[in-house]
This record gives sequence, C-alpha cells and structure tokens, in this order.
Amino acid sequence: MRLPLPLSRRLRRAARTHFGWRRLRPGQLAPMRAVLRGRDALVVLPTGGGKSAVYQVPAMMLSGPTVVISPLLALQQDQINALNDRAGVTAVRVSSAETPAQRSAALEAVRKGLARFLFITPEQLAQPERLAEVKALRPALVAVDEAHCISAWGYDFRPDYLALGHLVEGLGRPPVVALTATASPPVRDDIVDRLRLRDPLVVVSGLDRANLFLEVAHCPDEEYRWRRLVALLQEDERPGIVYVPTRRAAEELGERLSAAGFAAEAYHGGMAAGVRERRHRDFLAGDVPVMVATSAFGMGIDKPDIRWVAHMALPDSPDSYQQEIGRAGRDGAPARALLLWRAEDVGLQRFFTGGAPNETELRDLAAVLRTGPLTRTALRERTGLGARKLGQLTGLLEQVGAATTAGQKLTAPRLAPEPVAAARAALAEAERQQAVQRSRTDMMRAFAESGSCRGQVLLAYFGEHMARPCGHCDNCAAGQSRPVRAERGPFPLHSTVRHAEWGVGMVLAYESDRMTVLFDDVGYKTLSVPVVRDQGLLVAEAG
DNA sequence: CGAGCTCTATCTACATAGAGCTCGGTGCCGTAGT
Repeated sequence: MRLPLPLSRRLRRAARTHFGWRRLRPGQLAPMRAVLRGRDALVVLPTGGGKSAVYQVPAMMLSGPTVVISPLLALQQDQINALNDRAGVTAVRVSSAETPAQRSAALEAVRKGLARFLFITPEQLAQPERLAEVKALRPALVAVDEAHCISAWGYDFRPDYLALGHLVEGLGRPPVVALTATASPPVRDDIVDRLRLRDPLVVVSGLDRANLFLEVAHCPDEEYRWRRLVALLQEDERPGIVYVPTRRAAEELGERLSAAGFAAEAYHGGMAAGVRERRHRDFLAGDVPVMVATSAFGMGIDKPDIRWVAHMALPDSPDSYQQEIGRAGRDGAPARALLLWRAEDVGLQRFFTGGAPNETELRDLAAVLRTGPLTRTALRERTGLGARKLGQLTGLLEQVGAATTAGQKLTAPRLAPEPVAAARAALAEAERQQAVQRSRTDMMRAFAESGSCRGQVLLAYFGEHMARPCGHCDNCAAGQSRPVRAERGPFPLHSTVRHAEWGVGMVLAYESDRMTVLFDDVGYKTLSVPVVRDQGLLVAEAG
C-alpha cells in the first residue's frame, strides 16, 4: 500500500499534469494548501504572477465543482477559453449572455461532473432561484476573482458585491479563496469583512516590480503634459497604454495623437460593445500601438509585452495606480510607468468620491423598510429613489443594521434602530468611507510629490516594508532619494497606535521627519515626527 | 472641485470679463422594440 503523498507534492503534480506548469511559487503554494485543508485564503499577487493557478490547481483535486465569481463577462469568457483549451478541463458559465436552455445545459454539465468550473457574476448569485441551483451542485470551493471589486464597486456601483458573504453562505459555505492583484490594508479588511472570511490565510507577494521604472512629472499646465507624453512616445517602444480620467479625454487625445502621427485608438465604457470588443482584441493582437483609455480598459488585459503605461491625471488611489501600471512589462523585460500629474486633477477624484448622502432620504427609506419585505422595484416606487441611489442607501443602512436581504427582498431586521438613529448612523458610516477614500487620494498625491524612493513609498502604502531603496524609480536614479526607514521612529513599524481624535491606527512608514499612519476610521494620515514626540500625539496600543 | 461651455453686461459696436450652468468612471441585468 502506498502512503498518500504530502499535499505540496500532490499540488505540484496536479499543476504539471493538468496545466503543464513545472513549478509553483511559495505565494501560490501556501494558499493552495490552505484551501485544500478547508481554510479560507486571501491572495494578493500581481496579474501575470499566476493568480488563477491558486484556485485552478486545487479545483482539480477536489471532489466537487469550483464556483468562480468574476466581475466581467468578457474576462470570464477569456478564462473559460483558456481552461477549455486544456485537455480534460471543462469550464462553463451562467450569465445573461446565455439563453435559458444554455444555462440549464451548463448547470447540467456541472451536475454530471462533465464540467469542473462554473463562472458566475454576483448579480446572478443574488437571484434566489439561481443561488439554489448552484447550491444544489454542492460546490467544493468558491474563488472570488478580482476581489478588490468588493471594495471598489460594492458601495456605489454594483451593490450585489456587498452581499457576497451572505451569498457564499447560501452556497453551503465551502472554503473561499479571494484573489486580487492589489489590495492595501483597508481594501483587504473590506474583502475579509464583506466575504465573511473565517481566519483566512493572507498571502501578499510580488508587489515590487523590479523591471518597472517608476517616473513622475509634475505638469504646470496641459501643454507641458502633452509635450511630456510626446517625448515618451518618441523615445519608447510599443505597445503602451495612456490612462485618461474621462471618456471625452480618451477620444480627444486619441485623435490628437493620431493627427500628430502616432497610431492610437481610444477605449472607454461608453463606446458601443462591438467597438470595445474589437479594440480590445486588436490591442491584444498587437495591432494597436497606443491605447488611450479610461479605467474601463484594464481587467482582462493579459498582454505580456506592454512597454509602458502613462497616466495623464492623478489616479484616485495608489491601489488603482498599482493595478494600472502593473499591466506593463509582464514579460519581465524593462518597462516604464510615467505619471504626468497636476494639482487640478484632484478635483475630479473628489467629485467621484461623492458627497454626503441625504439624511432625510435615508430616514424615509429606513422607515419604509420597517413596513415589511419589499423588492427593489417596490422600494423605488415607494421612495422615488433611482436604482443607483437606492443601492447606495440600502448598502449604508445594511451596514448599520437597519436593512437586511430576505431572498430578493429588503427589509428592516428584527432589532433595527429607529429611522432617525439609523439615518444618523448611516450618514456617519458614509462619512467614514469617504474620509478613507479621500485619504487614499491624498496618499496618491503624496506619492507624486515625494522625493523619496517611490518603490518604498508605494510598498509602505500597502503595509509592506522594503529594506533598501528600489533602484528603479526616478528619485533613486537621481541619487537623491531619501531612504524610507524602519528604525528611526518613536513607534515600531506596523505597531498599533492611538490618536485622541482619529482613534486606532497602524504605523506604516517613516520618511525624513514625517510618519504615515493608517487609521481605521479616517484612513491614511501623515504626521510630523517631532510634533508627535513633543506633544505626545500618539500612544502605543496593545495588539 | 474644476473645465469648458453659453449667456449677459457693457454701453452704442466690438470684444471680452464675469456669472452661471453642466458635466465628469467603472458593468452587471432585463426589457422594449426592431
């Protein structure tokens, strides 16, 4: 009789036989082992770093199917095609792109064991009948791909993302693995909370990209910004991506570049689906040298040879920046990330962050919810709120215990606070979220203005410490970057501190005489170390 | 919050300053109409 092989060896063997992967990195192996042992995991690994393997290899060793929750239909299709190209691996999906007959056939294929992967969106799972159908398949693993969407989209854009924890419980609660290319500590906390992960193994690796040269230029005006972009285009190879903040800017800059003799196409979420699809495909095929795009162009751009990414405005956060520049140089060859920013760029990000919700609307909605379970449509009729706003407000009320989902309907839970108190609490919660979001934009600006090693500053934002300057940024190249030190401050790095007004936070970095602390309630703050010392602004906190 | 547009006032004819307005990202889904 043969003894069972150790888990790691079985994983390596499965990776080789099913996918032809010769080796697995520690950042992949540890979460694979965790999920096979029934433990949840959160994996932060740059795209191209073999993120998909983290759920695909264990999926081949489990007796039940794996449900993959993924945000974009186009992205799902790419992943399904890639899986189906392998012998003996079958993936199907259930979405609005399939006819009812096709959906039944897909579920049937999983039921019979002919398909091992089922791709689905949160919106599909939010339909009670669909949830029941998928639960009946007895999934052995749930993978949440692009898990940062929970934090980035759940609150105001795709509210079903916020219900994922509840939905996964409705699937019978198999182990859950959440995957993303970038997640700062507040985003990680959001993912763990909203997915209701239980004691997850958190693995963060590969945030520093040594072949990516980071450059930032402050632009006093638009003309200078244009000239710097042209200089990049003249110096560098193709292909590259130019990120712009608005749809209009994408089209205008695309035309201006074309007129100036640089072959460029535009891409944004407002374009016809057919055109988007074609440009996406052409870019991947190498037929579009320069793509001028909004943030809509991103997830699913798995192209190894992108030589540079330029930003024609300050991104809303280092999270977005890291995600977007991470698309360059996946082949390991040198690539550039050039940020061209103006102080004026911040205004648009402030707008996107949104203002305070209306307290009266919150109170009225909370009152209506107490009258009994209602569908979203009925709620819209009763309150006169639009779908988007209703999603936002119910999300907030749910977080303060004044709303809950019952099947497809919403209602107030048994011990819900009175409408007045609920509205006040929801308002406070919205303010907290917006304060954190504003602080992330502040950190993006601080990164742009920093004279220190940019690799170190970026990693510090993500709660990681890089012992030496990165050696691949403009400040390092100029030989004048001030090192970001671990040992110089009054509190150890990553220790917990308390501020009288801002509450509890974690020390992230010391940079010259400033220190950065991430507070739970107000987000990232930069403080003067001498002032902290002299006035005792912070005290050490246990744990 | 800021860009960029239109409108208005000026004060007697053209052009320009300033006020006031609108717009600004990300995608599921289902339904209506060809």
